[in-house]
Amino acid sequence: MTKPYHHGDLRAALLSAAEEIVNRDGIAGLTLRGVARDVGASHAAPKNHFDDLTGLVSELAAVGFNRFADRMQTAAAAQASPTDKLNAIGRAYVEFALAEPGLFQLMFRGERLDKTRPALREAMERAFGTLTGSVAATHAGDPDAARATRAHAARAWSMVHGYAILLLDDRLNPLLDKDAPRADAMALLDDMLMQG
Amino acid sequence: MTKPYHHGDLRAALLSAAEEIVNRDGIAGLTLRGVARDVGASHAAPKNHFDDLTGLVSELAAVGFNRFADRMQTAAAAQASPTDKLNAIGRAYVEFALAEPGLFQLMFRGERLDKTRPALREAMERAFGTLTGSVAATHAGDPDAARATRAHAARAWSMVHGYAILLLDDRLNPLLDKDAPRADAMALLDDMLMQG
DNA sequence: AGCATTAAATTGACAGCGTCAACATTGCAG
DNA sequence: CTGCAATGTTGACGCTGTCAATTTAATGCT
Repeated sequence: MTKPYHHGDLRAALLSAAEEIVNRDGIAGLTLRGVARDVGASHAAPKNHFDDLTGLVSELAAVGFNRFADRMQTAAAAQASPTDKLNAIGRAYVEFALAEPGLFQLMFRGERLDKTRPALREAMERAFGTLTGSVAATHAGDPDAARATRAHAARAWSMVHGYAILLLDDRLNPLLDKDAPRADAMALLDDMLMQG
Repeated sequence: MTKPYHHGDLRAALLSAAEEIVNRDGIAGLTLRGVARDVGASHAAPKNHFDDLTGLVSELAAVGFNRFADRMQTAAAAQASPTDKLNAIGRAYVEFALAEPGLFQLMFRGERLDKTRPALREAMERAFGTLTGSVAATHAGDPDAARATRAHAARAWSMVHGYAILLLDDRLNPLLDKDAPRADAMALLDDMLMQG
């Protein structure tokens, strides 16, 4: 793969640098100029590949959602029953958030996301479709399946998402082992999935 | 109520203006200079009352969490059984988020919050204590109450919080009535609470 | 091959932002 | 009445996103 331009595949380099920054310094530390600096380009270089900051953030979110969907699908594939698949997806959801906290928060920071971008829209549909599809599979042949599935999907999704968000923001510490909150978090998640 | 200084009760005016801005323009639209402008003060005036942007945001979040706790407690007081109280708290949680979206999101935007500020810490404890206390009340006399309560609290909290967040970010639209998503949202929440 | 066109990247500028230091004004305590 | 502390203002600094103008490289056409 030769360099298609005199600097290299700048677009990929920018996305990669942005991901590193956001997972290291958080969303507040992610700036167009900083990303450009990290790859050795001029401050306005990103403009050619992403129009503006919203563009960069949205494309990075698309990368994140695709990886997110991959993780959930892989986790589900390792299980046999629909219920086990769904629980595995829930665990993968939280594990992804803990593994890539900056990226995860960026993916759900609506204000800087342009959801009409095809790459982002498709990646989101893939990720959320994986989750809602798995919920629907647990209701096969259920009477009043439509209504029950809708509520079940909203419940499962809201639960794992809220848990991930609250966890990343250190809001659940009162409920967790003071000495090893992060390690305890997955044990608590298992208890939660067991109950409901 | 005379003006205690030559401009008035600037601290309260700034907080009030900040709340209006954040609910109108979202978090991105909330700036120190903009708030100062809205109350007719110089751009550095907020420095005297809140040290910096983190200070202003944290104090505003404290106001929000106190109001949040009030709403949940009022809702719970109108119900008789522990289970009804808990469900009422869940509804109040989501209703608050929908009624004051900017403020709600600001309250959970960890990066600009100084949780060591006494006002914020106390307000958060009050709000979350209301919720977890209500969960504990539904487990009175339960065998293995401690473990069950912990998981139940995390589950209830995560669910309503995730639902509120996903709702505010228009992420649940695929599950909601296309013509009136916000109106349908509370109906779906009731279905969710019924199931769980 | 040589030339024109397009894509990619740079430079310089602008306004808005948070923050700090220096200064001015007001209220209050002694 | 006088000095001090609290409260506000002004001006500056570096950072940011964004835009316009310009330069450089790659590609396509004849």
